[in-house]
Amino acid sequence: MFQLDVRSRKPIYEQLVDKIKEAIIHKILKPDEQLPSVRMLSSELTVNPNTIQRAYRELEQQGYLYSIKGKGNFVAQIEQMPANLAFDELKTDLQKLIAEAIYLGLTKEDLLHIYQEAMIQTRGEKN
Amino acid sequence: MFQLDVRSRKPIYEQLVDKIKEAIIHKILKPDEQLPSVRMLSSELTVNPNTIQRAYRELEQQGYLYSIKGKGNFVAQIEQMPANLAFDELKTDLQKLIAEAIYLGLTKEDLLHIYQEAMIQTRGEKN
Amino acid sequence: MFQLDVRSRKPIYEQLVDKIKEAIIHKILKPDEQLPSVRMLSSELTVNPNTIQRAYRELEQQGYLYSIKGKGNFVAQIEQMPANLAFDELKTDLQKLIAEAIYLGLTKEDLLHIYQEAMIQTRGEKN
Amino acid sequence: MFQLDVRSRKPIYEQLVDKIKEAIIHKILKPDEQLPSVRMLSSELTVNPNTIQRAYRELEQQGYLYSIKGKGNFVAQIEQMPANLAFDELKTDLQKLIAEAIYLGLTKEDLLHIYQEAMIQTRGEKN
DNA sequence: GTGGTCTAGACCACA
DNA sequence: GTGGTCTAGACCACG
Repeated sequence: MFQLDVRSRKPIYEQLVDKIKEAIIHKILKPDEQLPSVRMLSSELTVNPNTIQRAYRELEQQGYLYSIKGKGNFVAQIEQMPANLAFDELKTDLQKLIAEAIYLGLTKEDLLHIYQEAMIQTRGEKN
Repeated sequence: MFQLDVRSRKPIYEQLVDKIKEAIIHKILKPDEQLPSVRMLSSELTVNPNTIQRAYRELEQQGYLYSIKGKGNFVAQIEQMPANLAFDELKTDLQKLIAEAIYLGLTKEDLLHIYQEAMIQTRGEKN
Repeated sequence: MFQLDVRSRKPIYEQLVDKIKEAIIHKILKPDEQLPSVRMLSSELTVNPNTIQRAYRELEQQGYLYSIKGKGNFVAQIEQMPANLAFDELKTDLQKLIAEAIYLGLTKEDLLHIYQEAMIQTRGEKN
Repeated sequence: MFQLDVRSRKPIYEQLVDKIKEAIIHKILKPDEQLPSVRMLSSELTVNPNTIQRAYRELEQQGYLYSIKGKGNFVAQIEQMPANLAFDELKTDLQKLIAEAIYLGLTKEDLLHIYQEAMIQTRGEKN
């Protein structure tokens, strides 16, 4: 379900956070959909349950998931997101990255192209 | 010369890499300009020489600096940069970041605004 | 009758305890008034009867309810409440919370304002 | 240094969070003061290092601490606190608690008395 | 069966 | 020496 690289310098739990976040953003995972249980995903990815838990906890704090003891973890609604603090931070990161890309030759057309691609991805599947 | 935040959770060597990269991108440091010696910068920032060394090494690997034994470290020409491996990677990162931002409500206008800002920064000082 | 949030990280039985306690404090439920039976409330809230049972048990222990076998659960008189053990504990909690709020910038005026609001709530409806 | 109750229903890491927060609020721990290292506190309290870590991480996220890899954990400045979201939540909690206390007989004088005590505590030692 | 906490102990990254 | 990550495996709380 999620491809991990155990050899990467990036922590496993962080890779998992990114992958799940991506799935939510791309609407592969829909609001209120249940995620695999900690134990299931743990054995599927051959990763310790604690590590999965940590990823889920992280995503909960960032507002992408909500967790119910005894029931499972679920995708949060966007509107419930604490947003805004994270959003401003994101914009700063974006500006730095774009400045660097411009230095390396990125044109306005390149950027608009990337934007279009991103738009398509976040539109999700029809259903 | 470079402002470091010892309280940040980002490692000092990484902060330094970012700051120098930024200075190069913003054309505060020009191609072939010499950087301060490890010792100098070390005492100026009151940071362990190893940490400075590591930052320079990192920047050299990324192609932003070149070093001449016995002379020092210098800003690389853009053309000398290890082609577009880094650039392609950057574009992938950019797309991920933009997708996330769109999910959190970023509009096309926001993006173009950020682009304009970045353009101004990378234009460098007149001289 | 009682609004529960299944998405909350607070256990359902605990939410129920809080809601009922609140209704008693705000005098929406009056002393000696009968509460809905476990079965009724269970089906109304679509919640496991065990969960309701547990909430009632908890409230009985805290002295907010009394239960008569074969008849049901009833709101206790304040005077019947297990004296001031709970009250002293509450005052300790209150002091901790207020100290934290002061640290974060709470003023005396803020506190008095909050007190006024709480007074209005506990006055109950006229009837 | 910090008194824990391993038999309590409240998780150890949470108890520790509360105790440390209290120490910071009461200015027993001053801004930029270093906290005991994870290992030290771990052996002192005979609690697993992971548990201590978790408490420190929690406090960092809440803005009470900052952590530097290779150096240690330190008390944050109040001004750097993300505040406000937490503060509003705190006020809601406070109102609920005060309403309950009023129901159990709390008077305005009681409250002002508690406020005075809290003020004294948060003033810290003179130095 | 689900998430949450905890221990014991290993290994890595940073300064 | 410091924090950070991870594993293996146990036990508890919730519904």
